Amino acid sequence: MSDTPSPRAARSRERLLRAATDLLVESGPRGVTVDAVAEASGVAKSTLYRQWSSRDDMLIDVVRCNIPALTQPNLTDGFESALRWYVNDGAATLADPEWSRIIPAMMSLQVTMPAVAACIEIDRTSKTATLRTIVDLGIEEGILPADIDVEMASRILFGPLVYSSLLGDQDQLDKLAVEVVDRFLAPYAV
Amino acid sequence: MSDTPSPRAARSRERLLRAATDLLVESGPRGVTVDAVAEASGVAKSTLYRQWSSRDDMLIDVVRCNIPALTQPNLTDGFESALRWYVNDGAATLADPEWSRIIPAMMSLQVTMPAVAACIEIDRTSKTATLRTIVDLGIEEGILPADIDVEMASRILFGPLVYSSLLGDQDQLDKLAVEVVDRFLAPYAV
DNA sequence: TATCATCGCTACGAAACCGTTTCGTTGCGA
DNA sequence: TCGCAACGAAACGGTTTCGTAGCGATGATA
Repeated sequence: MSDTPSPRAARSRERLLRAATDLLVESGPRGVTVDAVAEASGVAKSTLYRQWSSRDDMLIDVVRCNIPALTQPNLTDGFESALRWYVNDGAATLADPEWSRIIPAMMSLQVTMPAVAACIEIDRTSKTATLRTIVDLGIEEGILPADIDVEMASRILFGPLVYSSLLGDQDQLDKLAVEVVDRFLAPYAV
Repeated sequence: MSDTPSPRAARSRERLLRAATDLLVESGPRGVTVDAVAEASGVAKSTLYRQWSSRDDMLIDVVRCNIPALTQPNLTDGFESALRWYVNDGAATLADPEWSRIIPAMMSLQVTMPAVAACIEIDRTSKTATLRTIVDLGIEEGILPADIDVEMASRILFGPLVYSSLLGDQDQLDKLAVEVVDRFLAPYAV
């Protein structure tokens, strides 16, 4: 059932993924050619085709492996603490220059490659579910109204961060994160 | 000094730009090949090369010609009216399925093609200046504090809209626009 | 209607790219 | 230490792409 991932194969795979990611960041999807990845990684094309059946398969894997996983928020310190923690974590992720340079490529690939869109969809579903647990805590604490729209909250909280990152301003994301949460919570303050 | 744009040349140019835009929307930057544009437009490759010196030149022009111009807001009806009008206009633009599918391609091209980045930069500077005039009116009316950060306001107002558009939810952008402005104005309400 | 710049069509060469295969080598686990 | 699995290097054929060139047709303009 579980195929043993030979240590050698795993190492080659890592190198290929690393090189492909770099090429994607530097040159966009167009730069991620089989030959370029092979040369940049120091791994032969034949080995690349032992890992993936096609260039597109590889590209999908590159995207999949580069979607960052946010850490699960600690709910024991209460709603506001958890929310601030989660949004700050998102801002920190977006502030990573490498990740922020991959986003545009992913957004572009999403349109033409359904598999990439699926990866992003899965990730977003998971992140929305996490936000859902935080919001539920807020409702439980009587801070948020019970009928609050989690999707809209997600847009209002993370939209400015993603937008700012896309525009190339990663420097003040942490400040923006604080501002965004402040404004989000303001209407519900006692 | 101004070279007369022959009617035939202008017509060919329009057809080429139209076809290239369609290809960009449907297949991403990778689909915008010289041959594909020529075939889809019914215009010969040689004519394409009479318009632009290279495929990249053409692609840059496609981007440039597809950046939408927001209508100038009417300032005579007061700050809040102008702001709502401007944000709603932005939401309407983002809701256009064609435009929303071009955005990812532009974000991607921006990384690898400095000329595309320059186009986007110019557009954003102009739009920020417009928002600046609206914000100034708000300050004049005593609604906004004088030290408000226009860049941050722009992120808070348009971030959720762009983010939502990128995620493929164009249906409720108008509703989101209202929510965003409501929340933006709430802290300054009397 | 005559003229001529412009056009569409077609073909072409060079280069890049993709996917596959072969063959000899290397390194890991039994 | 032995054997198998993974590896690198290289070559191959077919396709795509870019950019150029020649040539006959066409349409704007006088």
